[in-house]
Amino acid sequence: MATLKDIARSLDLSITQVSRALNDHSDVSEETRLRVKATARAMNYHPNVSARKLVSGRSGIVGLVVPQHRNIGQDGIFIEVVAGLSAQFSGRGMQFVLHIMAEQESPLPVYQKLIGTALLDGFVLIDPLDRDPRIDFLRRAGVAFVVHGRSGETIDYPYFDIENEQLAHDLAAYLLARGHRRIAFLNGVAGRSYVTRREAGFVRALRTAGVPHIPELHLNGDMDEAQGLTGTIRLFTGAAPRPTAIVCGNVRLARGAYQALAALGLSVPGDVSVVAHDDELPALRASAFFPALTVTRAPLRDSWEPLADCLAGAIAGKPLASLQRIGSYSFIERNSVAPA
Amino acid sequence: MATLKDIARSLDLSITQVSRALNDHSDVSEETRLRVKATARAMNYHPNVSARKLVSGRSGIVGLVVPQHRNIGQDGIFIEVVAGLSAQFSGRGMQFVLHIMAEQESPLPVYQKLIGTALLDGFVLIDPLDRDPRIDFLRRAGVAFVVHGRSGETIDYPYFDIENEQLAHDLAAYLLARGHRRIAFLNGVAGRSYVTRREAGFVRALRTAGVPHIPELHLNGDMDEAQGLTGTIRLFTGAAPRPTAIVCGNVRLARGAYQALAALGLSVPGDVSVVAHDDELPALRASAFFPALTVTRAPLRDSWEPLADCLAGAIAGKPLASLQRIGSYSFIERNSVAPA
DNA sequence: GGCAACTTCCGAAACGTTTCGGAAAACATA
DNA sequence: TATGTTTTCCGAAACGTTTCGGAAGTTGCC
Repeated sequence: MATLKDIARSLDLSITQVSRALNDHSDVSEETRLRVKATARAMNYHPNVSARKLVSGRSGIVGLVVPQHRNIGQDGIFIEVVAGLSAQFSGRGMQFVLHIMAEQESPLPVYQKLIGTALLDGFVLIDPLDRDPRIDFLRRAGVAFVVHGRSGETIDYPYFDIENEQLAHDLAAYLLARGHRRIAFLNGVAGRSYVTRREAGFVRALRTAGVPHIPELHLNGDMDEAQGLTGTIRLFTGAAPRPTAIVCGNVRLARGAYQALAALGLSVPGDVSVVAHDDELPALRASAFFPALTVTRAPLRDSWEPLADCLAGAIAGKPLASLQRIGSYSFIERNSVAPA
Repeated sequence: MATLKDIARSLDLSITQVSRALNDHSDVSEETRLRVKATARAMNYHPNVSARKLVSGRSGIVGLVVPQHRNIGQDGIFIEVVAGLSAQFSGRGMQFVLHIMAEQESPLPVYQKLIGTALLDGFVLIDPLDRDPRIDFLRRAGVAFVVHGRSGETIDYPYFDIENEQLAHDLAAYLLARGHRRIAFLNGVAGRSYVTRREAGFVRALRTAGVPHIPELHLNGDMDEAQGLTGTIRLFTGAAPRPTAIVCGNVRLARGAYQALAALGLSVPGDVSVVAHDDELPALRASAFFPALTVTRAPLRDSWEPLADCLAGAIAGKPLASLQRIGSYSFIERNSVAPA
């Protein structure tokens, strides 16, 4: 628990000069800078975060607020987010606060309170909705934040995102190019920004190919195995014309679809082609499917570093242009698609 | 961002009196107390954590430090810990900091640094080893902490634990009472405190029954399905006499054991009886086994509330006796055991 | 020698809170 | 009226840091 005062006393310097030396300010001689840093290390000095925050406004603490929903961690995605972000910020000497809201709590008052205590420098915001009130709120509050995704008309905030519109387009176009005309889409929960964008890309691909869009073939829901299974069953037992191909929002949905098709006595890709987007969650590997699954691939785990970068940059006041990043994805052809 | 000064000015009171009113001190009249609290709420006042910490030493922030190991979140246990603790502390108006160490980092310097910044009020310590240096370190540093488990000779710190020695004894005794003499034990990684305690309980049951302990039947390792499978195979193909019953450290191990026994053409419980301890992780239900698994049951999710309680109590300076808690477990008889 | 410019340093204030010691006012007691 | 007690309040200091404004001391130039 050494303080600046201790260092100053032991070196016969002023507190001011010790502070300036440690923070690499200009008006301190090279010699004293080195002496100060050496004794600081020797005395095991660590700046008091509270004192620093109080005067400079920076604590080095960032937060993530997530709702406590029933199946938290059901789908290995929460763990990926939390472990990834925490590791990133820990590695930068920053602290990561995880705040899990009670089930019925609404997010804005929580942010309000956290901002009020003047503890955090900024927030990571995940799972943005189409018009997300949290973004407006944080923007208005003037606190730094970074969004995992994009939403709203005016995107004047730091974010990291992948081209969800384009990848959905690519998946559909790939099937269209192989003669498929009735293509189903197992998408995520409506209202989520990336779900809406993927829908747009999917529709664009159909329109470009001059293929009519059949709303009955477009299903929204949880992105898990159960939904993949029940959704696929519905697609093939409903009144609408049966699809010849399915686009799945993630690999879990695809797994459910595979199971449903097997149960229906349909083969992949002989009877039905399947493609998906792959976040590369560790639990389920697209290459281990049989037949191996054709996907667009963008590992979720590649998000945390740019997200942390952008938030740190936003807190440091860097220009917005450097804080808006797009992650790349690749198209991986495997064996789950055949010509229609 | 209202401050005490703002409230004081608007009510024509001193900052002192406003502070005392909000903290329910004695020498403030009932009338002013109510007036102050009302305007505080109206002005959306939240105390500045940094300022408070600086002068009073309390920030309301606690931390958890965990190593970044390869399979973090592989076994749904990390998620359970993090989500559970975070929710508990969030619900108490406290903040929960998750610090994930880099792979090769050692924990003591990390604690050192975190303590040095004078940000956290205390720590939750999980997965204690038999003689855990972290406990000594935190004790010596004089910082509040609570241990999930117990270790060391002198247990003079807050903890929450279950009776691991006793439950292992109970599982073994249950099998012994049904005539089993060669009982295998698939235990966790050696060196962990709860693993050692369970081993002691297991051995005690054998000794009480006058049955010799066969070290070859006692296996240590990861507590996952793979280890359950390979461990069981080893038990039944090694040089040692084949066991007639297996005690599994958790339900995952039991699942692996079931698979191995099926592969070996052995039936449960006809050829081999199986019992386990059940943490009730959501992914795997012991009752859904076939035949349903006999277990000692102590849901891990019941740990977070007492743990948070104890840590909050330790920070508040409550007496040690009220900060050492033992969780209960129950014995649930199902269909995985037959007489030898 | 006089003046300016640069380098290196320091005192003091500020951030928002808690808390110690005391003080004013009101009231009871002698 | 003087003295003591209780209630209610307040000023000032402190926590550890950053930063503004200025002040020495040194050097360079004419």
